[in-house]
Amino acid sequence: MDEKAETRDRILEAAGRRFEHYGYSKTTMSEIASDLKMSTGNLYRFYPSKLDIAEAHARAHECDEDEMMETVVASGGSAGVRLQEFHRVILEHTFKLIDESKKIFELAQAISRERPAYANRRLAIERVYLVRMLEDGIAEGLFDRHDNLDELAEMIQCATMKFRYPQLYNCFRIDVLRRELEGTMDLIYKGLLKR
Amino acid sequence: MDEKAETRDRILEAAGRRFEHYGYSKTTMSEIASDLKMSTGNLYRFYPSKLDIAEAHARAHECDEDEMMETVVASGGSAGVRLQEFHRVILEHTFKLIDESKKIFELAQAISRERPAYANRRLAIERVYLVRMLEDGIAEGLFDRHDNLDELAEMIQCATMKFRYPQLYNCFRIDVLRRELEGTMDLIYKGLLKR
DNA sequence: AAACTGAACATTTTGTTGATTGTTCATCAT
DNA sequence: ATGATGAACAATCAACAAAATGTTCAGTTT
Repeated sequence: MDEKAETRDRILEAAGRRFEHYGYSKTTMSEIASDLKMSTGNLYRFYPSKLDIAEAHARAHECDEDEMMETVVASGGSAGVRLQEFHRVILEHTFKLIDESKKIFELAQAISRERPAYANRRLAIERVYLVRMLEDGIAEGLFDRHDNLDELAEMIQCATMKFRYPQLYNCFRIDVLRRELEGTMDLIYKGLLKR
Repeated sequence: MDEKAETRDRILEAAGRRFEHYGYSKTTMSEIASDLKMSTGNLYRFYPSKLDIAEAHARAHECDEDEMMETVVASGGSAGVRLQEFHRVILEHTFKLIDESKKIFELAQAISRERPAYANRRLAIERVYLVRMLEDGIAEGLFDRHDNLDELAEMIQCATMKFRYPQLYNCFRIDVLRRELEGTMDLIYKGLLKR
């Protein structure tokens, strides 16, 4: 049964190459199949749909983002500084993605449109990092105590939505977004402080 | 020259009826014209384009919203309470608009897409109210001083974007939004407090 | 001269057709 | 029996033509 897992990987690789080169909509199942010298029908023995391949592709790249977030969270310094840095890094990352590769952006759009549950799961994972920083901040006596940290993290996500999906507001000027994020994070930061 | 202003009003009325009944895209210039027993060409002596009629229509309804905001801002109570109420009222208002009339929603979408300057002006007006409440809060010794209140108001708007354009996140569940807004406003409120 | 018209023009939308593509399944090969 | 195929099917897309619509303007009316 390891055979099967290997084929799944090969499909993922071939599809990934196509996705990144030509975008989601411009890569066809038959192209992926012929790259691997197999039939289109056979693909469906490994993935239930094209969208599932895309989701698997995104999952495969999650670790990069996770690592990025982990780096900031685990870095030294006060929880307050890390919290700001965390959001700054995410903004720069997503903006860079959009800017340098319309193809990956299209992929991301397709997934979050057709698979909202996936996007929600990603937010939930991000919240784990947020909660860790909040805990640290409370431990160091910087932030106020709070009985539900995941909920608090959720509210921080609400307040920073604008910077998470810059596309939605068709504001593609990173310098404007940077300034706005800084101001918004200042506000949130003060709201978290112990008094 | 009062003749002209009167015709402009009649056009606005006729267009308004159509917009609200059939939506922006489904009302044609020739329909508006024939409602008023005039030619299409004549409309252009009063408004440079269809979109300008729509904008004028929106402007005519601005006073309702302004009044709504004014009511909250001028109501008694602490600036903090009014600030929360202010956002709650806006959320309920926009959500109601979307919910009860797809037609008006389409109009709003068309304007903010084709006339981003108009949407920005609206935000600027809203900020005037925000600044007033911030000033009040500072005066009563509740909020911390701040050297640029308009900028601060801008940041509050950034943090509450999600509740201003609920459509963008295709979250149409008002109860979820209510809860999220409450939490977000709590956070912002604490961030404004004097320490 | 000023107000207005409606045909003309250019752009957008709509409808239609054929090709493409995601998906399934009867069939074949191992 | 299991793995794989590729023709068949349905849904979607692309391209083109036709219709509708926003806008302009020469010409008519007042």
